[in-house]
Amino acid sequence: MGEMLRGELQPGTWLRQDELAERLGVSKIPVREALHRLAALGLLRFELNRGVVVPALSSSDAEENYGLRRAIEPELLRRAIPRLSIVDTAEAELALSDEDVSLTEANWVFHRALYRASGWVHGVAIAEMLHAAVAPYVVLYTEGLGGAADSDAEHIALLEACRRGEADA
Amino acid sequence: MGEMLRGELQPGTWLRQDELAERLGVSKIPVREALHRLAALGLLRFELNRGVVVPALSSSDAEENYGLRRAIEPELLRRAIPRLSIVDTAEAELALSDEDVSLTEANWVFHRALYRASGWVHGVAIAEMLHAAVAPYVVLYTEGLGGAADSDAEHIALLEACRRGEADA
DNA sequence: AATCTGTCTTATGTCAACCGTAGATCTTGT
DNA sequence: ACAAGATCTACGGTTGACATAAGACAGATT
Repeated sequence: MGEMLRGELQPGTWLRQDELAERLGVSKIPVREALHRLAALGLLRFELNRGVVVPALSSSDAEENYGLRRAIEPELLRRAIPRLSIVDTAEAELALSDEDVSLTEANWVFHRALYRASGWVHGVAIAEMLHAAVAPYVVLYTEGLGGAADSDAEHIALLEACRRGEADA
Repeated sequence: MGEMLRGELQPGTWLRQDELAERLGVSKIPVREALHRLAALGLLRFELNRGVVVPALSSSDAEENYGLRRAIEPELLRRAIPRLSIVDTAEAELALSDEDVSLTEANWVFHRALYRASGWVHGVAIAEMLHAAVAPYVVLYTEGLGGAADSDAEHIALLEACRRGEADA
């Protein structure tokens, strides 16, 4: 389940329910309930008598996803800035230096740490869901691009701006 | 289930699963799966070994809900306007004259008809979920206010503006 | 009388075994 | 080689059972 929220599953993958049940050491009923929760968020899709599949994103889906994030996340950040504590910024900074996770995941953890200060838990949840839906593709597109240093510099600059309380992102 | 999406359930109501199962003529497992889907959308809340409850909205929740809708819905409308067909506007207009539903529901059906033209199905779904979460309260606040005529006039004006293709809402 | 406690009741959360259905795959006859 | 039918596999759902935990209630205690 955490795998899905991290977007680690390839689109098109079929999830076999009893295999999941065995792997998690529970029966299939709680597994199906969890899958239904994820399906409600659009992260999975049930197909009748065929099972659960990780949906592939069409280009228009990707465009919509980006557009929605562009509508929501600036508002989260705008609300977060006047509420940012030292702990929040430290947490965000910590995410950047975490070597144990992929660059894209660190990127998301960084932004989420900032967004959380907005106090809008549902808004952060929606942003997380939108992020999870595109995460596999982001990995595909950014890997091998080697823009890690640039990205890092941008993030540091964003952090500094947040600390100064600036509201333009 | 339609009752919940229409926001007809009082906050604080406890849903007994076997009663729902009996009423719908199925066993409790598909009932629980449906409830989990709604819980994932924030429309219901599972409490361990206590069951499912319609969550009450705090004032900060309401503020967040409003803020999120304010971030998303203008974008939906903005994208919808250049894509509006005659059918879309007719459908929206029809919603206003429907006497069989409450004023607040007609209001939502009206807006949703416009939003759908944006082509952003997830965005409309998110807006619908946000609407459903506050629907019971909207009913409480607007009933007995008697602003039906004003509301209608506003809607007609919005429709006319959409038909002219204006993008300011 | 008020309160604390232990039991009883109720409903949830989960499990196990089972069956019908419908794709997917394999077999078979031509 | 190919199409039609048989078989396999996994899902979706049912029934029945049981452990767990919260609420209700009655009895004991101060």
